[in-house]
Amino acid sequence: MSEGYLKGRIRRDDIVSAAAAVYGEAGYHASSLREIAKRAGITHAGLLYHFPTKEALLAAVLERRDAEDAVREQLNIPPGLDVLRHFLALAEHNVRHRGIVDLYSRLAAEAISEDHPAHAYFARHYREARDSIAQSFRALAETGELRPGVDPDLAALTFIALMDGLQVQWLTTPTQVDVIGSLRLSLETLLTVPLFPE
Amino acid sequence: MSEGYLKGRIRRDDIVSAAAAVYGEAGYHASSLREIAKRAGITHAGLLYHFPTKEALLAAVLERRDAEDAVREQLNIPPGLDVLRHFLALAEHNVRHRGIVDLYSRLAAEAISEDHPAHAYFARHYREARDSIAQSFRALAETGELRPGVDPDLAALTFIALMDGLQVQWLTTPTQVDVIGSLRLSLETLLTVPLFPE
DNA sequence: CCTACCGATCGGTAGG
DNA sequence: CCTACCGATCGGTAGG
Repeated sequence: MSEGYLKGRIRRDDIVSAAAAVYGEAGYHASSLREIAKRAGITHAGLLYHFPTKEALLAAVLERRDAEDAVREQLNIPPGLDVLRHFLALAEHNVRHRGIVDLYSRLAAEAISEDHPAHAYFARHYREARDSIAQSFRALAETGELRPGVDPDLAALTFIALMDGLQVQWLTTPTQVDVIGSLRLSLETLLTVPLFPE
Repeated sequence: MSEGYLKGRIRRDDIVSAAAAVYGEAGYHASSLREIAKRAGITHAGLLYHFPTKEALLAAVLERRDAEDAVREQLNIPPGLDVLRHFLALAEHNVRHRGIVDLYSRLAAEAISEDHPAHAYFARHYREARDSIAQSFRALAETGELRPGVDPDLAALTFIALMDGLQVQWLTTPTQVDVIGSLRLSLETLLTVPLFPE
């Protein structure tokens, strides 16, 4: 691998980081290649040398997010309480890294449109998140740790939707929203056992 | 009141309706005055005769939404189960009127920014919604209809955030999201009494 | 309310 | 990677 290739990869990483930051602040559509390029220290035409279109850059941002998530899920936690605790820890991490939440919340709302370049990404993301959580609720149902009569799929949808809704409200009025408290309340009312036994 | 004034009010209403529709499809920033004007049957310069800036038009859209909400809340339901049932009915209404949900979800995400013209509107909207629901949960706590140990304020935050999160996920993948089922599940796990006794 | 226009900004391309 | 440019589109204004 030549130095040129390495430099190119580093530069591409810088651009993707700058893009993620700008998307988080302004959303995808309102972001300009010129602003992203400026933060990466090049011209917007230079940026287009690395990423041929605005959409290709968005794809790269989402791909990196997926790669990071994959690393985190490499842990391969077995379905059950630990998965729920893991998502709670993720929420705690997010509250300390506003940029990630910003990017995600804005893109998710833009991607409602079927013709948005990130629409398929979010449709898949939601389905995978619901499936993952539902699997854990099903495991908990078998051991009697899920409240009787609660549908695991509906519980999974509820948990994911709650996380998303809390994020937007927290970003808008940070001091008035207790993200972790709400998630713990929701999980504890769905379960028959405490999340964190003393 | 002269015919000219009446015609002006009707025209303004048409423009606000067109704006609400376009905001719902594209968000506020991505919407153009030319597209809104075209749907209202005038030129974009003609639109600016009625609303001096793009922001003034957004303000008019939000004001009309508030006015409609005020009419609905004129009912003045006393805090308690009926308020929760009322919000559930509102959610059922929304699922049948996608445009309203679209407008709300997109604007809410854009308005995360403190400098967005609708930021203050949403900050107030969230606070009022939380206060209204919290009041009902407090009333239910006094009569033992709220699950013991559940904080009414946290329950209110949870319910509002869940509604918002469900809407975005439903708009993105409509066939896979049971909005009403999730809300009923959430309320029923928070309460000690059934929402709809048989 | 319209025609006609302005300056600014956008994504993308040519050519090096 | 840059300079220089293109056509398109934007919100807003002048003048009627």
